[in-house]
Amino acid sequence: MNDYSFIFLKGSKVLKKTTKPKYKQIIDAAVVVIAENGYHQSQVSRIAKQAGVADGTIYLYFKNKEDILVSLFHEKMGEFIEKIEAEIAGKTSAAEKLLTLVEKHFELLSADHHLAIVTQLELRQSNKELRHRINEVLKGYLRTIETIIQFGKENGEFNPNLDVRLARQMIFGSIDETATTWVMNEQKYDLSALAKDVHALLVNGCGKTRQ
Amino acid sequence: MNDYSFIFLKGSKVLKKTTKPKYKQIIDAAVVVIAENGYHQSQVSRIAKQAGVADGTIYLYFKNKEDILVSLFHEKMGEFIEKIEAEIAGKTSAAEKLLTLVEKHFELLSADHHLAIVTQLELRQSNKELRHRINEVLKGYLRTIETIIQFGKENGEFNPNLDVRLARQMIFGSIDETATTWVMNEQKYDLSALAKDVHALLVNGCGKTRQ
Amino acid sequence: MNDYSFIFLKGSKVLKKTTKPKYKQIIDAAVVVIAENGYHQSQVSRIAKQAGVADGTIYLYFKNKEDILVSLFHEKMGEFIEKIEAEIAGKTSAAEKLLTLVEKHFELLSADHHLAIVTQLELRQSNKELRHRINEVLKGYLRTIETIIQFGKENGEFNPNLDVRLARQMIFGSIDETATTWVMNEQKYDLSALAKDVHALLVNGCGKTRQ
Amino acid sequence: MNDYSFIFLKGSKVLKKTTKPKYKQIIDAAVVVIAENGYHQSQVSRIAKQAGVADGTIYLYFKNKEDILVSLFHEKMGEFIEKIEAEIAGKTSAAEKLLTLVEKHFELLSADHHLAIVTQLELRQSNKELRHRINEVLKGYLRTIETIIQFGKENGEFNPNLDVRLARQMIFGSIDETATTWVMNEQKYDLSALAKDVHALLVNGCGKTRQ
DNA sequence: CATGAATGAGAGTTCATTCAT
DNA sequence: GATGAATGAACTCTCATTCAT
Repeated sequence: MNDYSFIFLKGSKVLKKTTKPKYKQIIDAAVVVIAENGYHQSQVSRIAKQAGVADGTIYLYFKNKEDILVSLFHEKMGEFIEKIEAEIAGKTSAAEKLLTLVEKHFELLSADHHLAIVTQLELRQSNKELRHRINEVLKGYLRTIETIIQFGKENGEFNPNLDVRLARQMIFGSIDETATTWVMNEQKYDLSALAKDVHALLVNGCGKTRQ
Repeated sequence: MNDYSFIFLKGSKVLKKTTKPKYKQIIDAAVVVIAENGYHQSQVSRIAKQAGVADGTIYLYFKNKEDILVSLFHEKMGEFIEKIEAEIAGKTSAAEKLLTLVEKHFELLSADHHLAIVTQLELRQSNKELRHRINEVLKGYLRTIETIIQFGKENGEFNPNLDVRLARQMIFGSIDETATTWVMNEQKYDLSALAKDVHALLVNGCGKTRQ
Repeated sequence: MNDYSFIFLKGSKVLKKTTKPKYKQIIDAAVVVIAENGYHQSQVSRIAKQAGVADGTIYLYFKNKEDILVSLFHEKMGEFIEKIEAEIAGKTSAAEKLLTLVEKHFELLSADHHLAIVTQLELRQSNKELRHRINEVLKGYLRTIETIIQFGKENGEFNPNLDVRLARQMIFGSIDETATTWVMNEQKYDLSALAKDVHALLVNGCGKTRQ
Repeated sequence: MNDYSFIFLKGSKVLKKTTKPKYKQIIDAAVVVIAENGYHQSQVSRIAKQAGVADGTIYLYFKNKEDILVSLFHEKMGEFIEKIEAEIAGKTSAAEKLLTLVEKHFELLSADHHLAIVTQLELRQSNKELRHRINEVLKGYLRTIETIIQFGKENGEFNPNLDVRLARQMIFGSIDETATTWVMNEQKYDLSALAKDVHALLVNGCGKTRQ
């Protein structure tokens, strides 16, 4: 699990080689510790231990404990959005873009069970101020969704009278609720398999009303 | 606001008269304190003070602090479901039932700003175990939603192939996300006014796919 | 040493009787702990233990650790000044008043070795802000000295051109330096025995210059 | 202010030239940092930064943090005593010697505001053991004062029955208290101007008792 | 039933010092 | 000699819960 540090002998010299910079090392450790022990049982010293550094070292890279969490979300959400946007760019219809988004969203969560627990459950235990900071990060993702909706409205795929904000809340709310339910059920079933059906509901919802 | 305790003079005697049993008194106090100070600033002593009782008295009515929160949710959610089900019963179509549910849901949150903050934001800061217990309470509501969906499938209003669970997640997720966004925006706009549009998205989503 | 709490059996009941209020109990414990371990080795938990209370109890009576120290000084210095002023009041000449002050000052320090260490050495290790607060308390004593000087100037005992402030600094500085030297020498000699000679130096210093 | 390090260009090379040995550089930095930030805010890293060296470098010149302080006092007090003794040597009477000492003492403190703060206030916050070591350094100065008193006793200027130790405590205590009061009043008035009057009080105090 | 003083376990953060480079 | 990233021990204060009255 601690894939970030090796001790090996070369001739008569002991080398300690760290493949990841400590910053990432600590964030990855935080994901594991928070996922396994819960937000409130994740003492700084525990994260430090998991990261294989001293307690004090944490404070060379993060202002305080809360800063670890915001950074964690920033870092991971950043990758998240990046990957999703890259995939979406290649799709031509709003429906396809949305399908890609849902599929990728579920796929990325499925790929990292620890991260799934942290983002769907543990990070929401933070206080109001921290949650506002996390929401700032989230905004990038919400804008991506709104861009798809707008695109769909303009090319005639979606109802032209759609309230973009409400539609975005439906889309994100549905995806998020589905993911949270999956995590609370201990990820027992295949989340990715639900993508198509969830997508159908969403596209249907955004589509033109039948007369 | 503190409608549960009166101090008044009668002759030369000071009487303290409590109209509600202490149990409800404490729960109402908890809603106010948590809404105004946030989950983590809501010490038992603060709730006791707001309720006008001694710290120790809390423990005559609740097992521990967590029990106040679960009871709070139980109590309030109970009323919530009761009121909504009463209204729904009178409606004949699934679409109408769903509209009533969304309208009532938004209306009840709008009517009690403190409760809205507590259920949408503060209670989610609780730990995993507490959240599981809160989810137990929530299940009654989720079942109500599923009953409507099933009804719609059976009477031909909704797509007969609808995955009830996924549809429920879309419906609850959309309503919840809309409510949370409204609370995080400090309840600045009229939530109830959104009910119709949200309902349209949901019904559309559950409806028969256009060929 | 812990003369403040008794446990005794009466019939079949265990009574815990506290003769001093906890506030004083804690202050007295602080004097002992600080004197014996030094200011920086006097953790709150150590003071609590010495006082026979729980750590948390300290915070029912004091805002924080610093508050213990200021309160300690306030309390003890208050008694100090009170006792000295009571004795001085009965004296008719400035020289007598000053002798009483020096004698009493040395006597009170000699009577409480722990307090002597705390006031002469340990309390001076506090930071600038705390020292300013302590100085506020000290001002009462300094004013008492200035009142004696003024009295002596007016009744012709002292040089009428005396700068009251400088004379006060000489008097307090001499007394304080003598006491500090005595404490730093581990109180090995009789401080009170020096009172007469110190007094002679001071009165001589304040007296009319010989032509 | 940072007169100890120059950065200048010579040809195309950047040279860092240090005119003082690092030892003095660090001590001077410590005086500035302690005076400006207070004893407890003067972390080793801060002193290193002010001195323009790495944290680790400090430990090439000083055993530990405490050693910086003792060395600081040693160094500065050494100069102090040297200068004062040089001036005193030229004076013929005890009174004149004492006047020179007081004048010079006040003058030297006035000339270096940072040093004044450090010696009168900040260094006293050190713990008992450090203060004992500082006192060792101070002894040289106290002996100088005692020598003057002895001289005065022997040549008939002072009371032949004078207790040298007590007289020294009065003299040092008065000077020190006057200086400390001046520093605590933020050096707002002219300390040197007080030398004559303080001296008069001291000489008067040591002088022969009037009939 | 009701009180509220007392409890005491628990954790984030700082900073003097080290040592591999 | 010089560096500065890393270390890890140490300590104040909070607050849910108890229990004698």
